[in-house]
Amino acid sequence: MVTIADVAAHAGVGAGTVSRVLNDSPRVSERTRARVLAAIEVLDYRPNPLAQGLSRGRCQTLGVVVPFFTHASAVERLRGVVAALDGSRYDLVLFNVESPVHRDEHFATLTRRDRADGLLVMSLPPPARSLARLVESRVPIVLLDSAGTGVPSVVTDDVEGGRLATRHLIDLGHRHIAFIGDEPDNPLGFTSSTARERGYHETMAAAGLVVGPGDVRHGPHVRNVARGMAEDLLVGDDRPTAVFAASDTQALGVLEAARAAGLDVPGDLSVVGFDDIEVSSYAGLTTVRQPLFESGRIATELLLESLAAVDPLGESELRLDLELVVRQTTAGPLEAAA
Amino acid sequence: MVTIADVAAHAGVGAGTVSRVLNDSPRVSERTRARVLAAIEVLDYRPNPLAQGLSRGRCQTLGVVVPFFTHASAVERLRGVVAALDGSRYDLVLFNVESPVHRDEHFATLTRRDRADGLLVMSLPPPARSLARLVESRVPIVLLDSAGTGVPSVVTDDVEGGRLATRHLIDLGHRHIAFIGDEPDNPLGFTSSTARERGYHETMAAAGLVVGPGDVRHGPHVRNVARGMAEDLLVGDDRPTAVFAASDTQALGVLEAARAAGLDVPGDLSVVGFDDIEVSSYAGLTTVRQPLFESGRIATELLLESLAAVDPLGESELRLDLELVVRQTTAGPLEAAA
DNA sequence: GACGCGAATGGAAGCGCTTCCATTGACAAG
DNA sequence: CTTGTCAATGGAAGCGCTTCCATTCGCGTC
Repeated sequence: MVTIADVAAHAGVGAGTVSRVLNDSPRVSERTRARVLAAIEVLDYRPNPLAQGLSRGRCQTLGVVVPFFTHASAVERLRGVVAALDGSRYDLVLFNVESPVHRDEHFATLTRRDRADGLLVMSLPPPARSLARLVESRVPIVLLDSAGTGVPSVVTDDVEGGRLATRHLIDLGHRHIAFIGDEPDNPLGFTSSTARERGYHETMAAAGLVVGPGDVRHGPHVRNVARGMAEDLLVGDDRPTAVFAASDTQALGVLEAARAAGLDVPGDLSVVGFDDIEVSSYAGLTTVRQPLFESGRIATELLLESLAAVDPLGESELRLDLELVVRQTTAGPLEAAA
Repeated sequence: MVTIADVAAHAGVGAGTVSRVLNDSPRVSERTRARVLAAIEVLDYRPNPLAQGLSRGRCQTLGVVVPFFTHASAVERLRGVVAALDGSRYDLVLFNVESPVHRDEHFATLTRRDRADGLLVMSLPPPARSLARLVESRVPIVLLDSAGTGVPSVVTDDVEGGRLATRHLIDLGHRHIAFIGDEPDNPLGFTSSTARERGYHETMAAAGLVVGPGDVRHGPHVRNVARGMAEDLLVGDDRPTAVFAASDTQALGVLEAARAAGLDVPGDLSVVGFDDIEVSSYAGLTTVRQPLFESGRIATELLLESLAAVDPLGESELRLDLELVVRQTTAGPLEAAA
């Protein structure tokens, strides 16, 4: 293994000078720089990142804490992260979270610059204590799709999204609109589904519409579960004429249930999702689009900025726009009169 | 920042002893061990991974080289990787590859244990020279979904998969069967599409069926592109009655094209995909299933094994089974006689 | 011609850990 | 009582880099 000493010897200079060349220090003469670069070339030398990290107290690594692939949207966001990181000198380390234990473990170790120089936390509200420790440790951090005190975050207005979806259905003439989403008190504390549900309730109330006791269903964020809930929802004569699902994944489950029940979409049932993940356009799903890829890119750029600054960025909130994308799963309810 | 020296001082022992406790060395008395553990607890000490890595010459990190999310299947495989890594002490670093330059850069730096202790290369045949250097450098490496000399690999028989799909269509009575897949000479050298195509050609020939000049289309691995190619393919009276797409992503594009052309699936057109990605069950797509998640898990376990061994594992090939999953996009062609 | 200044550079210290080697002390054997 | 052995332990060296400090050297200035 070629070390900096080998390069120094080969170039006839000191190790310090090689280091200066490596780090683009101006305090090296052109002649010397050229000689060192030549030696590096000849020996095919590459600095040991661990040694650099230990010495500098940084490790050229960005940690991404993500409830991995549980939501299809996370993948799309990750693509944005990767895109933003491309060309930077940072490696990307993935910290998968599937349980609170997982999460707390990671947050506990990640308070140190030797593990990651910066942290991107995706869709996961850090517990207050963890967050406080992270802020105190001065590791730059950006929250994506969740909010927290003292740190920058990139979010969308989920409540407003819920309103958009619900209003769309009401405008089409629906009166009996159901909601399918995540458990409000899920172990990892995801809040977006609940916020979207709030928008739904608000809008229903504002329109003077009743949300019956069976009209709201909660379950784990999985297509099959949503399908089961929808099948249950769609039996009987007083079944809803429209369903707002808190995510496209769940909306697809609703579509499956409708298909299984022999209901025509959008003839017998309208369905609105949320996110606009990749398959939604294939499924022709009407949905509330949030810029997933963009959000990953923007959050990462924010993090890189924070990394370059002397102090970590303070609290701020960047709110990305939502947009209703009308496709083929929504239409007016069949007129009983007709 | 708490260091090993702080712990040693607090416990009234030497740094070496603390290190021995950390690394579960048997050469520490129970009493001392207890005292050290107590000090660690009190001070909330966590070893600096960079320092450990530098000292040990390993970095507790696994590199995954992956053409990132270009194929939906890569995500599914990654899930398997993450699952296998969960509970191990290894971090996962993602090396995204989107161009040959990318790829060669990564392979060049990854020949060293200080960057990653082991390497999982996904769906990407390493250039012979890169691979030779990697083998020589003795960094444990496992190829997933590609093969190479001197290293273990986890693969499926893509040719056989192509045969399975094609035979299924022939058995249903189809005579005019088209193929849609990737460019044979794509920049990153992906071979699976081409292998699947070979199985298609073989089976067609064996059945005495003709593959017309316009019956095979190639294009980038993107749904919209596949859709465009399929739209082109499906005009005219002599259009095929069935299409075998080299991946589910492309098969979905074919389904879209059929829908746009007003063709009933499977009435007017049968479609078979490959992979069985998550959405395929939603789409009711008949496909050749390969165990994506499993493949990621198995390859990772193999890599962990290689890491634990004294020498990296030599050449071997683990072939995973394929399975035809018949759903709703295939049926016999409409009888002209009927 | 002596002096001062700044640019260029060599080299040592230090980052936090592991590991090897030397030391200590307890205990068994003679 | 002496010697040898072995377990337990302290501490220094070393991993490969960065950075600070001291040194050297060239050159302009008075």
